[in-house]
Amino acid sequence: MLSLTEENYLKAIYHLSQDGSRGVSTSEIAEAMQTRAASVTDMIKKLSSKALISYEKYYGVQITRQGKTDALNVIRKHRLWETFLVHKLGFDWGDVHEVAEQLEHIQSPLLIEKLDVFLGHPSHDPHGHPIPDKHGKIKEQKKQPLSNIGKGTQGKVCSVADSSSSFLQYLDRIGIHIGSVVEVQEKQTFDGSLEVVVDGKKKTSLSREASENILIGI
Amino acid sequence: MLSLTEENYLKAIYHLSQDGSRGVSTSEIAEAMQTRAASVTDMIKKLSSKALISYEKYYGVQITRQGKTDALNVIRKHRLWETFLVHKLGFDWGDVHEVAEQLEHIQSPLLIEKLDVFLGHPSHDPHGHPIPDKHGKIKEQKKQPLSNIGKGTQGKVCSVADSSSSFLQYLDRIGIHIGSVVEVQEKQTFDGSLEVVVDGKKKTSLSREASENILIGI
DNA sequence: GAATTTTTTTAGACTAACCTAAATTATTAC
DNA sequence: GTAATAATTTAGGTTAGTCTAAAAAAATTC
Repeated sequence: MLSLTEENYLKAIYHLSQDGSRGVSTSEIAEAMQTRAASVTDMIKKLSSKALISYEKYYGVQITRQGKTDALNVIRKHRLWETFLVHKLGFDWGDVHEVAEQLEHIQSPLLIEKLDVFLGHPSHDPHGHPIPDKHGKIKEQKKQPLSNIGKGTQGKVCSVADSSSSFLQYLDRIGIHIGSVVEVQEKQTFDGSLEVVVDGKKKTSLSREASENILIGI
Repeated sequence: MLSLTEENYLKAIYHLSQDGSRGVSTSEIAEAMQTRAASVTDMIKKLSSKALISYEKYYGVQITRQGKTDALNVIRKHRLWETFLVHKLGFDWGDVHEVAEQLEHIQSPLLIEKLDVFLGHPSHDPHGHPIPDKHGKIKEQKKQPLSNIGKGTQGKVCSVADSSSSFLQYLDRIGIHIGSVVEVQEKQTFDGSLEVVVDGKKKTSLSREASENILIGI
């Protein structure tokens, strides 16, 4: 069985190997885990000896099939707990991440089975992220950042690329949530900021950075 | 903040200081924690330096006011989670202990607040044990073991003194649960076993040991 | 392509929580 | 009250996960 720390490293490596098809570097992992490169090297050796990643000195790591399965199991738990916190306990979507970071490490397959049933087998968490099924299968939805869509077009918000509470609270304030219909009215060339209309009512301007983190279903 | 291990020691010391008003000995704690006396001595020093217990070398420990508060907070979380597992997720009452042992260490006062509301501020867990409120106050119910009540009398089961899955599954099989009305028909002098009628229907015999672990409200 | 900079690894040390074995203190037996 | 026994503490060691500083390798610059 994996330790809490091993699970966290594996999850980070999984996420990092999603964006960028190259091997994941020691320093990337150190950055993601808020730790030192030397500590990462130690853990890399450990996960490598357990065949969860493959590793060639000085050339970064690749996650193995088994590593991916284990990482997806942790991600499944994380997202099911986030769904529970928002839909059953009434948490705000910006306040669930840290608590779910703890809950995801509870070891009880029966608990997760029953939680999944209790929630009605949700396919996505409150941030629009897909929840892997118990075999690690993901229903991946096609999506693109709001920053990509053209002036005059509209789309439905289906996910966010940043789950930080500050970003999500900002979205709350401007009335954007999963399912909102957003129409791009203006696009500034010099800074990439947008003028958008949310749900046919509220007009707001969005920075390029914000619009890159709002994902539109295709 | 307390570590997971510190919380577990503190909880064990709290429980041990409930039965028996004497100080709690190193070996009692070692037995309860399934560890060695030398390890207990180490932890005693640590908890003592944090003023959660008071400790005189070779003479056992006493829990302090702060220690009691912290222990009761862990116990509150444990019992709220057990209630959640049984009443919301449909767990059997015998299957919740180990999972709750993990869940009780999640650090989030907001989560416990919201869980308490979601469950409707329950006063007792599925084993009939009182749930301390957020200030550590307990509604202690008067109760006595079934083994104490006289022949011909009856009483209502309000709690169990043993929460092991084997005992609880046994109670399930013989139809005894919290709220059952049990009437003592016979009492064997030589081994203390009882003949009882459960809810006016089922007649069963109970060993002395079993009857000592079934608690009747007064 | 040699020199510098950056990244990664190694070496050695720290802490929390545990262990065994030995020493110490308390308790019990006579 | 002394001797034997039992409980407790101390001493010293282990493991997981972390760190800093130094060494080694790779990447970049000119």
